[in-house]
Amino acid sequence: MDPKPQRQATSPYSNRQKLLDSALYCVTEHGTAGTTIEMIRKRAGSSIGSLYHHFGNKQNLLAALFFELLDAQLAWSKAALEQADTIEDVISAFVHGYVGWVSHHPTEARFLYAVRSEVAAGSQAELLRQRNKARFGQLHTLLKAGIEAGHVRALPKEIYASLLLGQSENYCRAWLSHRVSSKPSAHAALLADAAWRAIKA
Amino acid sequence: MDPKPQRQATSPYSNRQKLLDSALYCVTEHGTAGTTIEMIRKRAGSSIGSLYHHFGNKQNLLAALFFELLDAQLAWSKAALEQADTIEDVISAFVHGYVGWVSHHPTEARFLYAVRSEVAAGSQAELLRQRNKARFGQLHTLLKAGIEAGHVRALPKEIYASLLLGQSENYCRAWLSHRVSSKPSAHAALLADAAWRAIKA
Amino acid sequence: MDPKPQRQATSPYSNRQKLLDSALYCVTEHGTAGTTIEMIRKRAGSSIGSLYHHFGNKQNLLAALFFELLDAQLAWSKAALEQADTIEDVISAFVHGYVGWVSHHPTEARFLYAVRSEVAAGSQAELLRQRNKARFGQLHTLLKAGIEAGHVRALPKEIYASLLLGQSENYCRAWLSHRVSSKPSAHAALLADAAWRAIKA
Amino acid sequence: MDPKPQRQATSPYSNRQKLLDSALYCVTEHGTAGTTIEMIRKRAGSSIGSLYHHFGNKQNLLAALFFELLDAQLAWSKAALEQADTIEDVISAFVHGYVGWVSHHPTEARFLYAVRSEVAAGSQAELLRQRNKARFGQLHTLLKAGIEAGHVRALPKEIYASLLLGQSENYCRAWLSHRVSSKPSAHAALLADAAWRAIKA
DNA sequence: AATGAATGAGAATTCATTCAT
DNA sequence: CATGAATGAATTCTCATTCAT
Repeated sequence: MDPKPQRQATSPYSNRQKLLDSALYCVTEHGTAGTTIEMIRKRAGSSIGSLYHHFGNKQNLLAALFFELLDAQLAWSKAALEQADTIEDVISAFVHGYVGWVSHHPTEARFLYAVRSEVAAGSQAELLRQRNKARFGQLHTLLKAGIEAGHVRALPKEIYASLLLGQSENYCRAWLSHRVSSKPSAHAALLADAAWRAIKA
Repeated sequence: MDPKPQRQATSPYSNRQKLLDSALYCVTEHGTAGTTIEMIRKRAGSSIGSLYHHFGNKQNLLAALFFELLDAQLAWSKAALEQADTIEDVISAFVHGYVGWVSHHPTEARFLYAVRSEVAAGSQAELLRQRNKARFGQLHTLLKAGIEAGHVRALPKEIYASLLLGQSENYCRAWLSHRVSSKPSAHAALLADAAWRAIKA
Repeated sequence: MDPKPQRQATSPYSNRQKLLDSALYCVTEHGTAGTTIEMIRKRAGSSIGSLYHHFGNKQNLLAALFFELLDAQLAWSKAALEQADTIEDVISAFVHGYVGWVSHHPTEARFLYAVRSEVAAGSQAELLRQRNKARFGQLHTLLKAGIEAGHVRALPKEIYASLLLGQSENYCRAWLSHRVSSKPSAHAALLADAAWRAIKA
Repeated sequence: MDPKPQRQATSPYSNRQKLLDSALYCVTEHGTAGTTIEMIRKRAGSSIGSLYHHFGNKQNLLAALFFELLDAQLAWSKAALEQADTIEDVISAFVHGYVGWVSHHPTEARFLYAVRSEVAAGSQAELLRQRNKARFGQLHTLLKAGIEAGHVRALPKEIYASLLLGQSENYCRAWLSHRVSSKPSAHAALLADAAWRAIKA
């Protein structure tokens, strides 16, 4: 795959990437507040100077990683979403995508849950809002159509997200905290069904 | 109940209580990590020494407040739960209790969400586990009976909590983060209904 | 000995004495700097207020104990010293008294070594100087006579104390620090002999 | 020896070394407990951060200085010890080395006496034990030979160190505490003689 | 005499960030 | 791009001491 394998031998990936990887593990293990620049640097085998060269400050580093993972999470269910025809299928794809990604990337998911509130309160808040709009915008359009077609219950707009993903998010958090033992993906169909039951007419 | 009411009269509001109240507001405004001992002390009009005299350290103070609020939250729905006859009623009381308390005590709820993970990871983890068991133990017994009676779907045990409270929790968090504007209690009936739909046979 | 034994039953010894005993153990275990008022109070089963009522402050408490133990140490060898006739006997009694007391009261000895320098630098310095003078005054008189009689070498006055007790002190400290295992009293005769050899004509 | 002498020229006196020097004076003037990080930093003209960058914590700083001075003390008498032929000469070199170093480096000696017990009780205790073994190991071999040759009295092994250096240490401590006025080196010959008398056959 | 809540100066330590090399 | 020494504000926590009851 790599046309220059000899380069891999010396540095399989860049200093920048090593720092991101290190931050991922440090934050998931010790939380945002418990993670220090020194910890990230050490685990990455890099230097403080290098970290600041690439990211400017701690918040930027975490935000960069946050959005990188958010993109990865979205990409995961993209194919399934594009193939979905009916609203029921779309919702199912949404739920399967959500719990599937968390199940396959627990560390990354832990990071997203841990960092979200800080990104939402920080300088990148607007960027996050845009991503969320892009993510759920399409769904809202479909829901609207579904309501008009009589397939979906007409409910207060702001409640749909909770009815569709609340159960899944709750279960994912419980799994990541070791309060339950089965992977979220083991209950994907059940959770997708619950989402549909909650809003179907 | 109190054999020495005259003592209450002298200091209806102890230094200790002032510190707890102050911590509640500081944490909900600035988060756990953003709250400093100095902030808590200042707002309480107390001294650093007094804070340490009563609580030993910051974590203990937050944990003491956490469990105090947890008790208040439980007490809120106690009456309604005791009057509930059928499973459907119990679940409804549960959901109404949950969203009602959050709606009436947003500051306290914000505190509980903010501190929970730290308490769960700290030295008081076991105590929290016991409280949770006590809280959901009764419900699990009722669910079992409901399943046997054919009123409730037989599902993996670990998924019920998410199906019943996940939507409510998600909405409450969204409200506390100002992502939605209607109080959770405004949708209490809807959320209670959603909980029941999710598990009814 | 006690004409009122019934009083012993209620309080075998006074609060004041409990505090002194507690301080003795705390200091020998944790050092002067490592011992806190709270530790002393707790071990004594007493209160902070009581401690300050009896001793005024921490330094006074330690000084009071220091001088109490110093007196006990002196009393230990008093009888032997009074019976000694020749200088050799006096020196022997001195050394035997020193190592004997340390061997039988290691905790107390540890306390004296630990606290001496602070008392010597504190407000009670003069008092300590007087005690030392009283302790060694008699010996110096005898040495003078011994030199004139030709039994003792004429050496610089300031070196005698080191030649007589240096070896014993060194061994006692080594024993209290667990660097050697035999009690100082096991080598009392040897150390007394060494003291005499060091100064005899 | 140093391949980069030009670097030494730029800072003949590193920040690290300044901190060590400052600590030496602070501790000898105010004792271990009385010396604060702020005092050390101020006198060194350095910053708190720099101190922690180099030493991690206060104890490490003091331990680093302690072992540096211990090495200097050993180096002092090395030449004399290597030239000594007979046991008597070796003991004389030992005592002269000991009192000579203390006399010429009273500040450093005061530091060693002040810090020793803390190092012995701290995390570096094992390192100290090794140094002591290295220091006295050679002497013990020589004493054994002396005993077999009939030049030295056969005594309990653990008592020799006290008999040889106890008097000198006692006098050195007395001098450093201003209880006597003549430098230890003024009595070096006398103390060396006393050491030999104490153990010669 | 005894109690323990309250005080606050001061101590050690942390940690993001800067900057010269 | 990389390095790591240097910085210092901020934070948590300690502890002797006071004082009202």
